[in-house]
Amino acid sequence: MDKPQTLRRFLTRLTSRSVMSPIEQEAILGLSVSARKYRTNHDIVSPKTTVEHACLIAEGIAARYDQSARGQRQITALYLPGDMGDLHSVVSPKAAWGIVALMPVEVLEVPHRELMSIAMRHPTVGMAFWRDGTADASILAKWAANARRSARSRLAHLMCEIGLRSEMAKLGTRTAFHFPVSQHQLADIVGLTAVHVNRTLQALRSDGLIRSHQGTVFVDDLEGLRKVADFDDSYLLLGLAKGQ
Amino acid sequence: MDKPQTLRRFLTRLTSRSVMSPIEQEAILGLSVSARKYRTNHDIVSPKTTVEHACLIAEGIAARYDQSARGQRQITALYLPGDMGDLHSVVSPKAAWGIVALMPVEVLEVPHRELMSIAMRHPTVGMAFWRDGTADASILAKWAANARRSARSRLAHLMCEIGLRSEMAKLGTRTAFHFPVSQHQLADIVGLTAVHVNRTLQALRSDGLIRSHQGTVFVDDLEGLRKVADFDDSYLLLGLAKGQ
DNA sequence: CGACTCTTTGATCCCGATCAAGTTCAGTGG
DNA sequence: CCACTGAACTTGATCGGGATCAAAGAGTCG
Repeated sequence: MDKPQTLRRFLTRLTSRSVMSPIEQEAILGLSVSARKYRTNHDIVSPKTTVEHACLIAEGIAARYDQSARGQRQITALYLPGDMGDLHSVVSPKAAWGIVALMPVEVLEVPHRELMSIAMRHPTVGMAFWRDGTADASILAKWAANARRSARSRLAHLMCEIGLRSEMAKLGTRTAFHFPVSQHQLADIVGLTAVHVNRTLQALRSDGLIRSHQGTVFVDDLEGLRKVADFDDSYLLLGLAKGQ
Repeated sequence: MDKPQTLRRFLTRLTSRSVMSPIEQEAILGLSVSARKYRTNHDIVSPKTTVEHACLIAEGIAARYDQSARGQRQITALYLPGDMGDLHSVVSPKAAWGIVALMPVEVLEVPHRELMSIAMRHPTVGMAFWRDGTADASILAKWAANARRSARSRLAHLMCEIGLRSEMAKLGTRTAFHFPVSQHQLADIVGLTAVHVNRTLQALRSDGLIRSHQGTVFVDDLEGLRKVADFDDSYLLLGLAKGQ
């Protein structure tokens, strides 16, 4: 993945929710970044460390996770290519959580110094960063609210979300997207056991809702899946820039 | 509650995590606000509406909630006096969630226009607003991660959190704080049934961990409670301003 | 006093956890 | 080319925490 393309992808994410002038857009595209690769299951950011750069995902999928004392791992956010998952680390660099590569991942490290400087020189961009963070927080709120749902509904909801986010990021469509995570990783995302994830996926499959093949998920019955998930996409804050 | 005191409380919250110059602090204290009261269980912000002001809690406790199609209500955030729970609404005014008064609540409405204007004139304040939002997001991440925990641990964790937040906001101490919510409301917070909350609280009580009387919670064995909760306060981002 | 809402208790049920193998398949090395 | 390895997926049996249903106290406010 070349750096300009990834930066453009990040810019697209920002401008999908915020209006930015050409000069401001140039500032984003002019960020100096350094690429770095991580192997599957390796920490991109270790828990309780202080970082001096934010991580822009160039390729692969990364996850923010919270580790409990008993070794239980719960994933609290997923980062797709074009996401700068820890953009908020610019203002609070001491992370309470970790970020891990769910597969081979390439990230572009962007120095906090530069992001901070842009935000100070262009308050509008600072607001865009802030707004970007609210979108992540909104997803998180939905995940927290999913505590009450059944396993079936939770998995369906996740698939709806990743489909839409993939489509938004031009990585696939809402009915066919690349999501090559193991069932064990899925379990850490939705807060279930790998065994139960397996059985639940089988049920969804035999109901003709979703299918997967070599890491690509196919949604065969989107309406049905949305119904099971009780899915309402407004929490993703799509097209905020137009909305208001 | 008089307005200046509430604004000062909000300022204290901001400066506990961000360094702000006297001029910037004056800007916050000079915000024009209008007070408004809400009755128990009444919406302060209804789901899916667009708001033009943020809500600073002057008195009482409010909650952000997510309503599923089946009427299930899940609370995703608690706002204590001095919190401006929906500060983020400045940058994304269309809320996907609602905010409800868990008891008689008094809020000060602060126009987005003014907050936006301050953030543009003083980028440092804009950053402080953004940083404030990350603290809320961090709490949310912890709540999301609590999905896996037992009822016992979840309730213990909540009590540890509210105690610390109350102490931080000078509303009480970590071992004696006002938290007059019904068991049904507690159930909506931790994602359990009111019946099970009742039984679990009884267990915590008979283990000598916590007690409550007329809306005030007393923690009799803080260490014990923290152990049950597997509590680590770093996620609350206390004292960020000193930390870095 | 009657109509609330809130707390408490009891009985039963079920979803998802847990424990334990077995199966498939992509690598890897002899 | 085949045996070996290890991760991921699958299946079965059993267990238990919390949900659900139902109803009885206990405050509290007109």
